[in-house]
Amino acid sequence: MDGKLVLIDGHSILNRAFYGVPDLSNAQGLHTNAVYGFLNILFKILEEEEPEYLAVAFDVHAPTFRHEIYKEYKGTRKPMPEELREQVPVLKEVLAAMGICTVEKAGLEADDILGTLAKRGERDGMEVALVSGDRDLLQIAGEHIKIRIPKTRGGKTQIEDYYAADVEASYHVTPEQFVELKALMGDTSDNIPGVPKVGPKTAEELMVRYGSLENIYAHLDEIGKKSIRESLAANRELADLSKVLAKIDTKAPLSVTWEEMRKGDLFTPEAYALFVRLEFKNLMGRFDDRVTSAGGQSLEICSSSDPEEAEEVFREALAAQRAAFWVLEDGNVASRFMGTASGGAGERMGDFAALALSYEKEKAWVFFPEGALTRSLLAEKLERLAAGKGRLATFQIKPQYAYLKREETDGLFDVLIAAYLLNPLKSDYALEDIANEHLGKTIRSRSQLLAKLPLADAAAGQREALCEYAGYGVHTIFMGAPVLEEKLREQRMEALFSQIEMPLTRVLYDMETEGVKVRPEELKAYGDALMERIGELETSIHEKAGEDFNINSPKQLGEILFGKMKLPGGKKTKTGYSTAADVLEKLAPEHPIVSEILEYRGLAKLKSTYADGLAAFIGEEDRIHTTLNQTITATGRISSTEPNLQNIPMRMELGRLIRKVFIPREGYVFTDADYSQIELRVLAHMSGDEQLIEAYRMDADIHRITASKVFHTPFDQVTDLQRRNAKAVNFGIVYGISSFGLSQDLSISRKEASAYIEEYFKTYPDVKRFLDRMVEEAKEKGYSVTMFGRRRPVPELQSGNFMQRSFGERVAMNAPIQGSAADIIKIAMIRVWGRLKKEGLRSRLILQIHDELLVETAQGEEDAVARILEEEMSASADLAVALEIDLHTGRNWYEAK
DNA sequence: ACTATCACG
DNA sequence: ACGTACGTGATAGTC
Repeated sequence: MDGKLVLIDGHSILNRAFYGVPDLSNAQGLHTNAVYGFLNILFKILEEEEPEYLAVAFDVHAPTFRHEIYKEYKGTRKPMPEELREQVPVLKEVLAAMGICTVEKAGLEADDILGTLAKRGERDGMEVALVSGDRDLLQIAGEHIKIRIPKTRGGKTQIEDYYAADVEASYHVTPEQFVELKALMGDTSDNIPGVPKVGPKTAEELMVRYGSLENIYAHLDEIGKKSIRESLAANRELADLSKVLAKIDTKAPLSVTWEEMRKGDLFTPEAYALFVRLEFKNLMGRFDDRVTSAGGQSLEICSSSDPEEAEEVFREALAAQRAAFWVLEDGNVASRFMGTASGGAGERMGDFAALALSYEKEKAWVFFPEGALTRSLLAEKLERLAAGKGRLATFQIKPQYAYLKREETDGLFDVLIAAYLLNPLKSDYALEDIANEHLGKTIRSRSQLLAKLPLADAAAGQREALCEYAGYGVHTIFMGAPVLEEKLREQRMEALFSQIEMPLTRVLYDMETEGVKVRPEELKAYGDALMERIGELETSIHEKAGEDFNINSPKQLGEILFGKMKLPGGKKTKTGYSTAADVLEKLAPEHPIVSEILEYRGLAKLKSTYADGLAAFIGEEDRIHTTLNQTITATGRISSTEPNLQNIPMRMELGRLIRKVFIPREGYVFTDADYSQIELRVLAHMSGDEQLIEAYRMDADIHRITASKVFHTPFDQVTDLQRRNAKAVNFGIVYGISSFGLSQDLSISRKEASAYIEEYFKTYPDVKRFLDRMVEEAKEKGYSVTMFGRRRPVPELQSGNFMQRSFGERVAMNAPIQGSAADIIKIAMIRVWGRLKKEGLRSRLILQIHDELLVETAQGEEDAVARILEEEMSASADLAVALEIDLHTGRNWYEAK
């Protein structure tokens, strides 16, 4: 028999993959990094070898023969981390789904199985490749047996290959001698004791000179080094035992046949379903369409561009109890207001590629706007449908408000929002993930069906694929909505969903559409001024360094400062020297070049991110339209992108000046209102700490009061330093306090930091109890909960890793606080937005910055807007302490803040 | 695609 | 003994 055989050491490769691939987990919180890494190695090997036969060997996790006889040396192997242990059955499941033969047998180690099969294969005339992370296997290497040892370096997997000759070249012993080499030197990871005092070097020397254990002992008196000679003499038994331990059994009794190991098609439907569940998106491309197509299910997808048919279908949808729609469109808010597209200012419809509709289980409609069926005709029908009484589900409703013309969200159900609330930790919520996770169904993803093709191009050239994407998508929405709704109910998040998140989608749509006006010339002037100073600094820095280099490159900068100029400050990051601001600030007083670098950094940041960065987003009427994301953060906050308008400089004056370019439109002013320490107030409320509540009732500087209590100093004698420290502790509490973190922040010792924290907890004992309870409950339930029922899973609390678990504890303390504050301001936004509408004002909410709302206020409406902000923001939650608002008006954002 | 850095709350 | 503050997004450089 000839052919090729690939044998894989299951645990060993899984182990390698676990430590080589960064932590991954799927939506259910199952860790998947090791399985993923294993598959990558497997596929790489299979591509190279193209074997006819394939098997994976596993140890059975029971005391095995060879270890049984030398128990004393057990225990040097670390226990398998839980995150890895749970992946072993998953790997076996994956291998079974791919039809790959796995071999394991009680009483045998994987080594013995591999050794036996390799030798059998060679005897039967096969070329054998044996893959393991373990060098033990080198004793099996032969003329036709290649041992392959994968090494992961910086994400890349490289494989070292050893035939018998390569073993000899590397170790100067034959594979057979390798056993005795190992017996001499020992191997802690494999519980082989070896001969004391004999390490790899000595062992190799001895084996090269004498050829065998037997011969070494025959010539013991020739050995020069006294300590080695004596150790050998005294440990003959140990050496022999080590040999038994190291020797791999190549004649183990195994009944598995070559036929069972024959490799078939790995990419089976079962494997596909499993990969979907494990979220191995990068591996999905390996499957044929035949496997991945949702075929076999009974969904009928009808596409049409016929107005009469559309009319009929929409009429039926309107009459149905519930329906799902999905407008397929690329692009973001900004794209509606950018470029040279015709059409005036204000709202404008995008160029959607298709409109999908579903109102019954087994059918989906996909309408393409073309010919007589124009976009506006379709949009009109959708608007009519949305105005109806039926319940309507969709995916990502926010951009689709452009077609709905409706402000009430009762009866509307966005499956994207629902999926986010059910698990806010995911990085994306594509419909295929929702289908998989909530319906247990597999549908093909956009990238599988359309690659990177824009929807408009797909509508022109890939009609069939687009139909499947849209049809199964809308079907998933239709089928998924009730499932998600039920899950929200089970988890008591229905009110959070329908009273906060759904209404907020509409508010955010308006805010994005409104945008915020800037002064392009001012922005340009600001950038030019920066550029001038940046040029000066650059020249001076290069001069002082004695050479030109890229100051923006941390690598080059580190070389110059710490390599060439020998400034103190060793390595800090994995890639080299740290040049972060806190490191440089310590050096700045002594070294003028460092302060110049710090100034350069600051200015370069302002120039690239703000001056130039913002300019790129200016659209019609000099307005910038950010995207406000509702399904990104783990805690329930909103985030802002393209551009991010939630991180416009504030703390430093020079940066803060940028806010002068943000202005209200003609005839308007800005009103800016922010909550005063909302998170600390939430803490006071949630903890019920009487001292903290009382502190807030005093209506005085909270940090000063805290300093007074913590440092036992009369209120009016509190020093600035004491206040600063108290403030830092207050922040630390909200972040999930740790003495290390606080010490870093205040540049004090850990001990001092601990003392502060202890004093703080003595002052506010119920805060301590509250934080402990939050950790306790999160551990018990697996998630944290906010005042309004929002959940954040905290899987890190289950970790065996100290660092990860500590992180989990901090998260469990922070999430309820940050999350409740996020809930509260969301409520405020909905109420402010609603009041502005209801009172028929022209003023508009345009930005939210976590604890702050910015309203573009029509002149003459200043008082009304101020009243609305005050009332609604204060009343958005009923806390044990007042929710206080700071409110300012101004002709630009700088003045209003 | 990843890392380092830095802007905000 | 372990090695960190919580939550984000953009940019530039590097691989």
